[in-house]
Amino acid sequence: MSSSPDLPHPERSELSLTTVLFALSDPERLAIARQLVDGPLDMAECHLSNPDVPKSTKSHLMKVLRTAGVVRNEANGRARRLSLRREDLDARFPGLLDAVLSADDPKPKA
Amino acid sequence: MSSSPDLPHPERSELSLTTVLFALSDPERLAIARQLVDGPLDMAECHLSNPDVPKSTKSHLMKVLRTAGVVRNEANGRARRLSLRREDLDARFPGLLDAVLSADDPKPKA
DNA sequence: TGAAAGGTTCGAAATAATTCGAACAATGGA
DNA sequence: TCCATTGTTCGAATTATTTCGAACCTTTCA
Repeated sequence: MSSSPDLPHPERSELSLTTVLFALSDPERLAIARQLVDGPLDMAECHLSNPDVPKSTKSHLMKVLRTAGVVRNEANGRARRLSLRREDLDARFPGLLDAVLSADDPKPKA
Repeated sequence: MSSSPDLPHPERSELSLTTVLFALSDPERLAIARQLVDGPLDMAECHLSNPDVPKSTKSHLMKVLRTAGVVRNEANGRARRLSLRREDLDARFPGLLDAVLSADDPKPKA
């Protein structure tokens, strides 16, 4: 049987502030993080502002979030379950996630 | 006479979350912001981790912080006075600056 | 006035990040 | 078993960011 590949995730102690800030500094990635505040979603349920973006691009956005430690990406059948690493982020950078997620951003970067 | 150029600064209402996050996502720029928490400094008093970086590079780092609205850059004699735009940032993105500045970051991005 | 101090801007080169098609892999059903 | 679903990864092209020297601008002070 074997199973879907386990992707690498940084440990809590390895999280880097600047790397997390960078991951969240893209409007599309920030929007993804926001979609996960109410609980995990399968990748297909996470929407981008442009629905026509190829899956490889979407996968790359997820990778930036995952390697920064913002999001966890686990196999879930043939899908992928995305979840916010809220506990790790709160422990490592208290108040940061709340501030970022609760901020309103009428004029995004790009 | 005339006077030193007044550089453009975004208004409070124009501040963009992702742009601010991007500005702070670089270790050198984050370090500069941290040097300003206790009050304004002249540019020459803001130190980079590498003291040999050319002034044009340093000026560019400041520009990214300024155009993001993180820092104010005003003429001060022949020098430039840098200050954190704490009030604007706090008003626009409550808790964000505190979270970023108080976080410890043992493993910087680059 | 002349020149040094302290910075900004411009342009070009080097680096880094993003985008996306194609190839590949595992899962779940028919 | 076969094949559609749901992704990841690789490589190449595009685009964005960074770096830095050179030119330039004010201010200060001798």
